Amino acid sequence: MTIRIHSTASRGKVDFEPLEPGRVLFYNCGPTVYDHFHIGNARNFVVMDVIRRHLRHRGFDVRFVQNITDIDDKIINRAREEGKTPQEIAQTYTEYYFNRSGLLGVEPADVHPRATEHIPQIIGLVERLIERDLAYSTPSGDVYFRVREFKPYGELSGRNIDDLREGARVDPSEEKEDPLDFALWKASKPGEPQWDSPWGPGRPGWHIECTAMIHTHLGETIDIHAGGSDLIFPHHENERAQSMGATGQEYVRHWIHNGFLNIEGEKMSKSLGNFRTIEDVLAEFSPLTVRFFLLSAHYRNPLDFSRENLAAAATALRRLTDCLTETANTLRLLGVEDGSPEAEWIAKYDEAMDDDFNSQRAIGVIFELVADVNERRAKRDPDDSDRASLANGLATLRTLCDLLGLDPALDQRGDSSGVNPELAAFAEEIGATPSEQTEEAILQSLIERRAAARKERDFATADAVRGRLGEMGYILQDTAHGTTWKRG
RNA sequence: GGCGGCGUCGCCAAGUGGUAAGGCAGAGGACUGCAAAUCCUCCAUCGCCGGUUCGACUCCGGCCGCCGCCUCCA
Repeated sequence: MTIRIHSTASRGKVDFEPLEPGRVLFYNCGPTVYDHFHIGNARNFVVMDVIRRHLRHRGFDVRFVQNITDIDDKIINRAREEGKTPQEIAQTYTEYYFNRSGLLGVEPADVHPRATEHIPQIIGLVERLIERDLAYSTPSGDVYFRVREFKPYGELSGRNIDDLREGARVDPSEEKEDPLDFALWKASKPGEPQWDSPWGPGRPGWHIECTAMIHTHLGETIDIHAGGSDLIFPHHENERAQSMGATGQEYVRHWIHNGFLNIEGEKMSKSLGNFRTIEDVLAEFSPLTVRFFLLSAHYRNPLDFSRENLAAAATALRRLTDCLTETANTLRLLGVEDGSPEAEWIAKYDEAMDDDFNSQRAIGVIFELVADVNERRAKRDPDDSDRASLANGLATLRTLCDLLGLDPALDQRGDSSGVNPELAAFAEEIGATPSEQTEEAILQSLIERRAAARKERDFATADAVRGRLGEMGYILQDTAHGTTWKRG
């Protein structure tokens, strides 16, 4: 029953034990809002959303925080390029983030703190580190963390200081005591955003904001800290050094990092220029398909993005959504009321997800259930027990999809607005008499009109109904219990 | 150079000391006025070479290939 979780620091699975039983303090490194996020970023958002959902499903009171980095070199540069202020850039892409992640079914976090709203806390943290001699300011107003003074440095990412020193790059303009030291506070250059500080006007370094926001919104020791694998070093290693240096306490009990989304076998990244924004991908594939695809590999493994892989995901997903809608249709035709989820299937799902959030295995369970439900539905002369079983199967399937956030409604936004005039016209033309002018009613009348035609062996009319509806994007299906429709 | 990961059916992808989930694609059959869906059946011995073991895809060693981090990056 315990959840096993792979911890980056120990490089193995351990039992998940939150600091306070029943409660989870969970932080995910969120977006830097300077551009459209790419499909690789989306993987992190979706995967962590699913982990959060599973922990909640397993009874934990989860407090989930995901920051918005709204001050940073990239934002400043972007603003300069576009002749806007950094605030405007941050505002634009923050809205973009919420909008697009919402399309993918990512629930908003409990708190989305912004770096710029935590300057006092950041300054306080830096002061604490200076008091402890773990940080120092320079004549030009920068403040650096003294890496060599923090003995556990490197434990998270599995490297040692001496190895690092050889590879460390030194920017001649920096006044570091040691090349490994990293910036906690940067003196601002003319024209850049700045805040007053004991060291002069400046802005926070990258790593410090996360630590300050975690301390503010979750506490000095948290249960889970997540991010992409590329954040392990130096970002998370540095965060750990800052926090433990300042508090003397453990910072994070379980570090988790998702693998990369690759494109043609190589990491997708802004710097390589081979990235696909979520915008590009959603132009070709539905939100649900994208979400399903992103969950189709274990979160720590690489996942290769390609049109073929997305297309295969779309086909697979269709099998699932067809089962959902067609089973619902069958139950409606049979007049069976809703069932309730089956514990044994939920348990199989839990077993998969409890094992380090293995969404691929969970999806495997879902497809086994799909086959099972299809088999139940294929039964020719269902008795009461068969009907109840089918209803329960559907309820179970819906529950499992919901746990992964695979909500068919993600693909139906806007579909309900208005009735296709062509559809109404066709109904009138062929003599169907809808009870009201809704899509549902018109289709129902057409199905009845067609049934009448079939009864008279007027297959020309019957096929015309199927044919025209097909052109309009509806598929009619004749089942043992009547005719149903679905979108093509 | 240092550190780490990966290599499973045509493709994607789980798993792991006792003879390999699931999806896509494919083959055959059933159902069917048409169509779609669905059902049934079939479809891998796990990069290579050694070793440990009653038994390895799973553990150990070597080799080959691919990828990541070490610099902003999910």
